[in-house]
Amino acid sequence: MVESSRIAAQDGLRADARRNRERVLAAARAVFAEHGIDAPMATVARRAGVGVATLYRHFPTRDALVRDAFAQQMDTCVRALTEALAAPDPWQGFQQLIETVCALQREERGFPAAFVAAFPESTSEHAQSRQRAERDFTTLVRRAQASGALRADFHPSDLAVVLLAHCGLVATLPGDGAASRRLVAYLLQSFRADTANEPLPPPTALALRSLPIAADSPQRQRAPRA
Amino acid sequence: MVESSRIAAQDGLRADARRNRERVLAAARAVFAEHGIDAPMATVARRAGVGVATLYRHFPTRDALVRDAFAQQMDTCVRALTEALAAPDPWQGFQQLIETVCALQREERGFPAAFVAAFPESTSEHAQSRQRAERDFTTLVRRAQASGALRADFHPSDLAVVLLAHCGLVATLPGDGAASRRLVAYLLQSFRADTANEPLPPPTALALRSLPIAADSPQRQRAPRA
DNA sequence: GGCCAAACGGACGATTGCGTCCACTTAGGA
DNA sequence: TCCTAAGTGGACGCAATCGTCCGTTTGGCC
Repeated sequence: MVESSRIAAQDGLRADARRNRERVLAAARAVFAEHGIDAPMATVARRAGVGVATLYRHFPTRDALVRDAFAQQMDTCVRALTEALAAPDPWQGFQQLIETVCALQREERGFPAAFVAAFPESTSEHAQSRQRAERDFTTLVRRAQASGALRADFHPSDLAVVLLAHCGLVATLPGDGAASRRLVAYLLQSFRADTANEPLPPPTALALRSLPIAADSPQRQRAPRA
Repeated sequence: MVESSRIAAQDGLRADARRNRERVLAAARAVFAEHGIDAPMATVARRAGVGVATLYRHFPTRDALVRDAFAQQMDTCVRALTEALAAPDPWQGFQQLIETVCALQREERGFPAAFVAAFPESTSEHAQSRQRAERDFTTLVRRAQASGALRADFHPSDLAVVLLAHCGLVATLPGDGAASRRLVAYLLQSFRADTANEPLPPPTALALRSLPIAADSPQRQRAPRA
């Protein structure tokens, strides 16, 4: 679903338009990572070195920009699911899947918010691919449960629980990979049927009090329409 | 730290001022629950039936309003910690503490965001009480570990991991108690040294796709200053 | 009851972000 | 090289929110 430059070459856009489009996408990723996905469109445009009008011509709404900016990451998620299904050991696949998606959320700042925001996107195309993803994931869960590795009462919707919780964590503590890894480890451990205590990744160095970024900066709740 | 009406009676405020103050606090809780803590101040004022100026006179900044609006909830958290320390079984205390705080976050919409936002508040007074809370919690953890119920590699900073993750979850899925309960159950289970599989609370009825509220409405990342 | 400081409320100027309009530029085929 | 349609950029009008200023009201002491 990502337009590689090869595909883009066939999209009928003029060379400069294509160039600008890519610039805007790159700028959007950078700005969204830094200021959250509600950063002013003008900031993205400035960062890309183009005018606002150019930005709006390519991406009529903020959501369109966000979606396209993180299309690659979304694709990686989809691919991870496919690979998980293909894995010989379903539990391995399950574990890999969750770790991959969480790593993505952790590393690509701004992606978590985009991920959550994109959820209810009920575009015909997106709805379809999501439905397929849900079906595939359910299959994976069944297999992993049948193999005895995944606890029987794990419910496919628990994936949302994991991802949204993890999203929230990395949104609040951006850059704290340790915390994210710990959460994932704790959860994966809970999901195993035979819950032997496996060693955890090291805890974050941050104490409870030192959340330097969370407060004055990016994310907090947001009021849409008063 | 909460001004009960008794204490308020001695605060030298005129009767109408005191009344308005309480009205504003109540309105703030309601509005913040409904629209997030970034809801326009004017909305809070209107809901309270007072003018903006009155609101600003009592609470010069939005943060002051948020802090005071959720002071009661914060207190409950502190009390929960005290009770946890007093519990005969340290594991019980630990479990209770986490469940209480998460229940609070789950039930009082808007509180989670306030909770996170309040974290780095380095007010002299608040810093002190937080330090004390951290010390107490560490004590609780040590005791629970000594009793053999809490896994040895649990680190006090994991509390932040739990609370922030849970925050994120309930912020995205407000009103979904099931998801919140599941997360808490999964995590608590991971924290036990002897990880027997205990039954989980029922999963949420929501499938991955149906996040009716998350998208167009309240919370997503937010850009502060471009 | 009367007085006055405390409290009130809404209008207002400032700031910020959005998205469009239009005059100018340029890519690339003829 | 020239021509034209596609592309560009920034100025502009609109809307929302902020926080203050100031004329009016009212609680509560004398």
